[in-house]
Amino acid sequence: MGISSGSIERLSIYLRILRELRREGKIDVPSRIVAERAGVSPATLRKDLSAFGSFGKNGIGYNVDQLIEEIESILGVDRRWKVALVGFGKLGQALIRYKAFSECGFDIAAIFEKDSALIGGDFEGIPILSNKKMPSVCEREGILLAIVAVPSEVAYEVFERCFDAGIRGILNFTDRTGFSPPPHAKILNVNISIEMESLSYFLKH
Amino acid sequence: MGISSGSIERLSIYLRILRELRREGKIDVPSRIVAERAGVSPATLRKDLSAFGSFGKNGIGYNVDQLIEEIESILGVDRRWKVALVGFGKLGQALIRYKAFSECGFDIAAIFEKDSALIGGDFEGIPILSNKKMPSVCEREGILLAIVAVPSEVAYEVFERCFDAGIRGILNFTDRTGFSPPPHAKILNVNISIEMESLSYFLKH
DNA sequence: TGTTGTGAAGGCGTTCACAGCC
DNA sequence: GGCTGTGAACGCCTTCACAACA
Repeated sequence: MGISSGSIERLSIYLRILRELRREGKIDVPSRIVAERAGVSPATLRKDLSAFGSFGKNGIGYNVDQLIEEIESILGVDRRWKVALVGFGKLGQALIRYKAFSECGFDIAAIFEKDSALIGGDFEGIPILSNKKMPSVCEREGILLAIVAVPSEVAYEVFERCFDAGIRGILNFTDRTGFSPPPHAKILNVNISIEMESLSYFLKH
Repeated sequence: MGISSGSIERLSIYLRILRELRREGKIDVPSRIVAERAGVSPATLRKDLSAFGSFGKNGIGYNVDQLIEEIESILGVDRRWKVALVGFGKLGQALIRYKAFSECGFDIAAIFEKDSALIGGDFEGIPILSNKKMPSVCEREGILLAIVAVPSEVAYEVFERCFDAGIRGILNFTDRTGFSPPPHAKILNVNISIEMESLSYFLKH
């Protein structure tokens, strides 16, 4: 069965809600409660989960602790991931200070930057390296994920460089969205300006 | 006819591509060229546009300059917007330095922050104000859009405060996604951690 | 009674394919 | 020949509704 990207994103949301419910001391919860906080229908939640197994109990609902573990396993966040940051401009520097990444299990293990004045230094213990070292460093460190926060003009060449270096997943902060990744790889776009323009459209109509 | 949010986001993408084509000196382009760079089918592009009018010429394609103006008008970016930044932490500080906003026509006109040590100061000429002043300042300045970059725990109360202050569009950087905005308002979520988890899922499967 | 898991139905967005036009 | 605009077909995802079960 095919699993939609929307379904996967919702699993992340359910996971956050379940952790919240755990902090509130809940043991078992029906789909209705979680779905309500997530802003989706109970049927959507149950369908999302049923693609991966039968985790609930009739008449009771889902065990909070167990479901957290199941979703963590599904999403692959029952481990830590090493991530490369490509581009150490304003946005890159902010992202590296952004605690939510490490809280979710993602550790920035290397920074790659074009500006030779920065190369060789480090930021809070994370080395700032030349782009040329990307293949060797990513292989040695087992880095499969990259955050790309470079100027838009060089986005495509940076994507290529990443995939050549063995990167298999890119979180793209540039506004270039048409790049086709290799078959085994994926690019997800986080485009702030485009979202702002959607809000502008909404206000106008 | 209903216009999907996906269609609106694509219009933003087409707009960027058309500006690029204009820099390259192109006068007229067929849908195929723009669609290719955007990573969508020509039919999708034509349908997206046809919801707003007939802008193309048979046998020729679209006039680049004219189509840029049309899309700018559709999206409401043929003017400048004043935006409030709510939350002046690491992420908020990065976003305010992020040039792409002002390049797209969005000016951060006020910063609202809870920490009383920061209130009363300014950042590059933008005043840092108490949350309590949000209603009066937003009304006086004509601010209808807000970027929310506060800790997740206070997200919902901040959303409420924004809508009470007359804000009608929120770009939400917290990971709380279930909030229901008032009927005339909208929240768009930009969730970095959730996207990272989607990449993690993709790599695991 | 309360809740899950799921086949069936429905709704929505994309793609196809072609008439119409230059 | 080339291209747009669009009704119709298709496919996907969500929602419904109910059998099964504690």
